[in-house]
Amino acid sequence: MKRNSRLSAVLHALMHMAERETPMTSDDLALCLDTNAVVVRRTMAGLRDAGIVQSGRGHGGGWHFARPLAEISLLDIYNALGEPIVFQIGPATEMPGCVVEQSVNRVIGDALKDAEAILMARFAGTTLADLAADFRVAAKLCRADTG
Amino acid sequence: MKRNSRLSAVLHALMHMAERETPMTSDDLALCLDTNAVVVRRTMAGLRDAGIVQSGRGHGGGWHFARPLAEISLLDIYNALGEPIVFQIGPATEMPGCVVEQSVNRVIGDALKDAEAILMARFAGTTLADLAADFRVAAKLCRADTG
DNA sequence: TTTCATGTAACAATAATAGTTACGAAGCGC
DNA sequence: GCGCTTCGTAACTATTATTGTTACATGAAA
Repeated sequence: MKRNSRLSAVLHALMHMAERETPMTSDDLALCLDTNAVVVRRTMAGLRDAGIVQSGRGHGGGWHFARPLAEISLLDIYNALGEPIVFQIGPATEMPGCVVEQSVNRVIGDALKDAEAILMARFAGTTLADLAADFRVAAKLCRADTG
Repeated sequence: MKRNSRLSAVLHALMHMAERETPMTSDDLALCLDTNAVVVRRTMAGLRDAGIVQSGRGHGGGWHFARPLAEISLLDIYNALGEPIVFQIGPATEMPGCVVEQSVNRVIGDALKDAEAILMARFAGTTLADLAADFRVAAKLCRADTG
């Protein structure tokens, strides 16, 4: 199966938006993400519905943030994307009749649930402002490296 | 995409084996797992190569453990299965040229890596004996419930 | 009113998992 | 040795989720 890259992709898009003053069109972002404008709109639609970004049509239109970067957590983004399945590994049957399988599912399920909770806490504690800061440090180091 | 259920499936199979004295054939296990004998062999092959189980052909053949349940961790099983991808979510590009994307990948990748480490530690600390004990407690409760 | 841009449905392409068929090789019992 | 059982494996199909593409409608600015 292909892995779900929507979270990474949308964060990539948002970081490009964060580096600009004016709205970016879906075509602009598609170019950055090396994908299609329709894919961009499809993904960003969730964020728009969640009130994280806003879109405008026509001349001068495009995507912009609806609130400050520091007030948008990665968890907000994740939720806005429809809380995609985190784990690729999982049970064979959701509600097994076999008692042995129920037991296995419980043990594995608990372990996955705990790991997911930790991941979500990490997402909740990271804002887009943090991401942008991380990027600016890296960019500075990069410039120092090459210059 | 379908989720990877090999870990759950193989644990289910092993727990059935743990409840028996004699080897179980791939057909037996396929019946338990509601799947195909070939799928069972394909999955168990990794465990055999890792020295966790042994297989015998012909009359009286089938699958049996190569060492005590208490000496087999879930991590051993996971590794024997070829360390399948844990997360369904992941980066769009493994080695992006875009510095913004690199930054995003680093932040998300670190979060996933930490969550994965915790999951692996949990797997390492759980043996098949633990799983079997958990099952026996559940089975006892179940009997008390119905009887 | 023309152009730009989003909104969305429908369809195609891609990729991973799981299931199936077919055949070969090895082991046990008679 | 013969036949039955059972694993070993390759090749193919089926299913499903993600992603990409095409097409067309809608709305806003110049």
